[in-house]
Amino acid sequence: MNIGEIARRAGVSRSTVSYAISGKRTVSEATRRRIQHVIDELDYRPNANARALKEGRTRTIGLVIPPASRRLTDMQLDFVAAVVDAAAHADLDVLLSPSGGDHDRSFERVVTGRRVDGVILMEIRLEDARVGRLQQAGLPFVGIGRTSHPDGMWWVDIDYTALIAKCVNHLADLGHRHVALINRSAELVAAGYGPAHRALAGFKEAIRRRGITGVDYCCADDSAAGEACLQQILREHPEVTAAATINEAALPGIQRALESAGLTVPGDFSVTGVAASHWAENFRPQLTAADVPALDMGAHAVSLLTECISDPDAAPKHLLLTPPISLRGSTGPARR
Amino acid sequence: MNIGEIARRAGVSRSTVSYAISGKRTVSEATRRRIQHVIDELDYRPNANARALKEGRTRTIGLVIPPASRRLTDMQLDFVAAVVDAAAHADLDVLLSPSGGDHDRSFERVVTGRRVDGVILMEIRLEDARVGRLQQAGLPFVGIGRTSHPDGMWWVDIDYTALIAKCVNHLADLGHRHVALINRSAELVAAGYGPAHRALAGFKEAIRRRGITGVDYCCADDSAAGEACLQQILREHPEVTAAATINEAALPGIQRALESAGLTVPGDFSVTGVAASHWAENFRPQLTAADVPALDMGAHAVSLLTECISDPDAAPKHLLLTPPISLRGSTGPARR
DNA sequence: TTGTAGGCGTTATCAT
DNA sequence: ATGATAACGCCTACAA
Repeated sequence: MNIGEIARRAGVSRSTVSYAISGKRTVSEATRRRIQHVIDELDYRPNANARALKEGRTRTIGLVIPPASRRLTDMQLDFVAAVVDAAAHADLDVLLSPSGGDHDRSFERVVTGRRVDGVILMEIRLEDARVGRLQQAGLPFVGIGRTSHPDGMWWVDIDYTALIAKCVNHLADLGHRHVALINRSAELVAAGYGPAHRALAGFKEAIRRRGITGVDYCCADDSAAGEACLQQILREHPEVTAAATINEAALPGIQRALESAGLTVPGDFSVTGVAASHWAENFRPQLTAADVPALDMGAHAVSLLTECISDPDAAPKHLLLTPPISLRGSTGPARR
Repeated sequence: MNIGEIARRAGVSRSTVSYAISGKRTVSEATRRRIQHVIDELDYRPNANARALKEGRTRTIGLVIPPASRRLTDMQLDFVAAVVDAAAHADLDVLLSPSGGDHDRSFERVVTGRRVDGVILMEIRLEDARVGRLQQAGLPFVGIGRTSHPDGMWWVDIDYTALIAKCVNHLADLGHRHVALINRSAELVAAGYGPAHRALAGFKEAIRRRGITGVDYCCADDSAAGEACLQQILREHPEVTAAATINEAALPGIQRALESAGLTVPGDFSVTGVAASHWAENFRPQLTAADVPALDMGAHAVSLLTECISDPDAAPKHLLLTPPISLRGSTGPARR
């Protein structure tokens, strides 16, 4: 079922059908209706590939996600959902590419196959070969996250440094003198994962500023690790009275460890951090935390990408978000 | 950068370049090397769209997911991840379409735009217009889930009827005489969501068989609803000593309600059901449950789809899984 | 062993 | 207001 068949049945030329569909030139009402009738009857839709070939653009964006083998965190999933929804809203299709390492067939296909007009890249490392690859290929892209030298690229990101510093300040204001940072996994830190490094930097700086002591721990992205991690903190640093975390998947485990240690929140121990609101609200009491506006960020990423596609030579734009910390019930004055 | 440019620079014809790449006819070692050299130098890759247009197939599959506005459950996310990974493994790209209702632009684009060779459809209702739409379009597709008349389609599904019956039997064997089913949301039931209806059917049938009493409740897909739901059960049916659920997102709330009611698991109250192992293992004590093999199912769906694409006229194949119930710690003898 | 040419389905530039 | 025709980039029968 192609445009020629429609043209034949409607007794017109292919170009007339094309124009009748696109409306890019006037078609007499009579023939327009005749054509539309045939189209409806045969349920014809233009072949998107042929159109893309001719027009030089695909109306499709690529979304590079971490491979599923590593279970995605809720926040990552929120990003994916947000991007997909925002793209659908803009009548863009989304081609998914699960790609972890530096070299990956799926990623290469997306980058070099001219199947997408642009790419949204998630889980960017401080040094990320994929960024270079995309730049070299001249493919417009927007990062959800940024490298250590982010000036030359488009991105949206969360200011983990500032947010964790805010958390520490909040705890210090409440009289806590010994606080812990529960970071993401050691593997991610070793891989140069930006949020982990930036959160740590913000933590250390705030600790120094406030003249309090801090310990930081890596923790895998699951509740069992969270439980073990908090137990370890309580064991190795019994003086610690509060923790800040960017590891939302560890929260249920943190909660369990506190319960089984007989510590109440926030009476005996305060917890705060950066998390999707969904996780924060599932903590008991609900978590005082900076709510990551994942939906907004995904939408922003799509909108930046369309902008960057339509004008690839424009100066890169950035969006560094510092969402407010929602005061809920998990932080309180330090126990004496 | 197209094949003609490569040909020009290598001093050969375009067809020779094409054959050098595909290997579908012999090319002298000398020219092959010369061509490869130019390709490497310019980092040329064939335009996937042009290739798809010529070959009549896209090496891409569509994955129709629920819209993100409704937050995806963990199980759904596992399916998505599994499908994407399995597809990447088979060198297939995945085009995502978030589509809820019967009519949706994104879905229509996927179905009629000839951008995909086949489709994997998630969250199928007992009566699902999208199934008819795909059949009418003649596009190969595989359901993760099935309609009420599933013979004419390819699908993989979980036998919720059998699994919930098994759960009830297990509880009855332990001496429970009054059990509850915590189902998915009333909206999903009203929409004819298969698992909810089939689980309810299995529940009622098993109740009848064992001569015990059962109550069933709908519950939204979040922990707050789970908490409220279990509280309601305890209030309205204090005789109930056990619950089975297919609503994994409700589990944390169920746990909280039991704790605040002062009930221990499994001493005072048993809990079982169907859940992703990840949720089951996060329950305390860990949940005796049928673990949904989402990864396997996703992989199976992709493999069925490739089969169905390569032979669209083959008789539809099905896969109805009844994963074993993993005995963990959340079920025990009924309290007296 | 290599080159020529036609066509996949569309859109856009001419021309009528 | 409409038609013929030439691309878009690739693959592949046919010819040499």
